Amino acid sequence: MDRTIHDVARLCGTTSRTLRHYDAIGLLPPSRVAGTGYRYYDDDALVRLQRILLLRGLGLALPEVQRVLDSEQDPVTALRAHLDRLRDEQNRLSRQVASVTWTITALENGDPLMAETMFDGFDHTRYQDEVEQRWGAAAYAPGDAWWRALSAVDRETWKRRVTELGAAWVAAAERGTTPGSAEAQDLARRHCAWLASIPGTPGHGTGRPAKEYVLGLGEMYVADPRFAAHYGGEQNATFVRDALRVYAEGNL
Amino acid sequence: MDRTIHDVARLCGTTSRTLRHYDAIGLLPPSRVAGTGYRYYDDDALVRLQRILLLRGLGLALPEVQRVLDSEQDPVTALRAHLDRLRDEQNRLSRQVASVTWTITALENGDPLMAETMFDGFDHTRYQDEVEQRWGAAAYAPGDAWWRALSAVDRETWKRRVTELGAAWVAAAERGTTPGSAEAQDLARRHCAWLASIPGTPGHGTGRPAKEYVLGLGEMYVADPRFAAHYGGEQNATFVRDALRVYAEGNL
DNA sequence: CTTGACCTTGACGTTACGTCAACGTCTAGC
DNA sequence: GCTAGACGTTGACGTAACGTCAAGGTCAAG
Repeated sequence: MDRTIHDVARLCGTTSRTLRHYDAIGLLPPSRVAGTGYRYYDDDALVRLQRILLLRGLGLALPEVQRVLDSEQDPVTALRAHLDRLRDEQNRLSRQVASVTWTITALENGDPLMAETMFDGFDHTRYQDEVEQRWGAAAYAPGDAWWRALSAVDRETWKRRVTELGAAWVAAAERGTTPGSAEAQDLARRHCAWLASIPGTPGHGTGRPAKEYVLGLGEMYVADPRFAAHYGGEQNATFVRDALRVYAEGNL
Repeated sequence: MDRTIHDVARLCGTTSRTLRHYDAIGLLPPSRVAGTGYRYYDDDALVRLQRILLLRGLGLALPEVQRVLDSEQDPVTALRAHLDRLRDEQNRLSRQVASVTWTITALENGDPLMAETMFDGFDHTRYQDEVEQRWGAAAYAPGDAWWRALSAVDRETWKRRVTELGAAWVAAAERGTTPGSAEAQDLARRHCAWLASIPGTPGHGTGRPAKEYVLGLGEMYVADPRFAAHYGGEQNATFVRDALRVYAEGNL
């Protein structure tokens, strides 16, 4: 009647280590334990093991298997929840496959591995997380896939726009323009329009960036030396921030 | 120039713990370590971190990221291999989704959770692993999905065929038939035809089961009390085994 | 009684960090 | 100079589900 641990393992296509594990976590105690410590399993235990292995084969975690077999949870409910997780995982995988595929073709076209020079050191997507954490913009899930998806020409166009905008800001600041001036406000308008065109920006799609996000970015332009450097120093960055603030308060 | 660990973490959207981990495994040593043990990172380290995070985001394991960044492996090659793994995982997930979906509908139709009574306790699919291990049949990947996919009518038909075949074996054995007799050999032929019809059987699809597999099964009918019981004891099982052996040697 | 097969518990390794714990360091304000 | 509080350090455990030794006890056959 009673089988040894290895016999049971072979019969069910698993290992004795697994059975000991299931005993250790209380999932499948042996039907009998001899004085020597030897584990013995009867037919009921075999049936339970079959069920465990089937559910595990469907991808359920062991604690969940246990809840189902001990009738603490409806099998159908558990499986439905599991199905949702599986679909999430499928989506995640699909996105990852797309990203990897895209990166491979990009590399084969001679693109550098990274877009670390994208935006000429002015990569907002790399700082959105920080803006969000420090100034509480709405949550979003950015990424640089959209940038890598652009054609070389589009990228050049984009970079040129960024460079021009930055140069205009610097020029206005050096000239002593005030943040509230018409010129500064026009730059702020262009800046916001540009921000809104970046996928991942809070407000992207509505035509204008979220107010809190713009205010947060402005603060960071000043606070972060990398951004400040882009505008030729903290002085200029402060000017940009103030101009953006005025614009945001009045228009966003 | 040099940033503290937490600043770098915030800038790149990760955590200081992660940076310490990358230091510990030699993936990203700080550019400078003060006498106090404090870690400081320069711009080069930031760039490397960006690359690490991008590759990690694509799903590469850290040792692989390290090999790529240290130019020990071509990025495209690594990504292609990774893509293969991702596709395998996608396939696995698809199959699992199908299995879970099927199980859910089966449960809703009132089927018992398990098919542990399938084949009336004569489930070859449950023992194929053992046959393979002990007698070296070809590798295969069985499963009981095909059985669960059968309609109720099909299952009854199937069970009846199995029962009839078993009864015929028992009858022949009890009558004292010899393994090499025409009657026994005809039963062996039917038995092999039946085996070949089971998806997962080595040789399934060729119309006849693999010779080694049949020989192995015959041994198991005798060796395993569960199978032997199906034939009414070890005596009868031995008869079945011998008849199968004769048939297999002459026809497979 | 021996030999070999099989059993036991214990413990470490796997992946990429999260999360304390205990304790040293830096900086700003008084 | 002192102190509070923020930030840094190393060390260690936990995660999921076992695989894989290691050291040593048990069982069945010859």
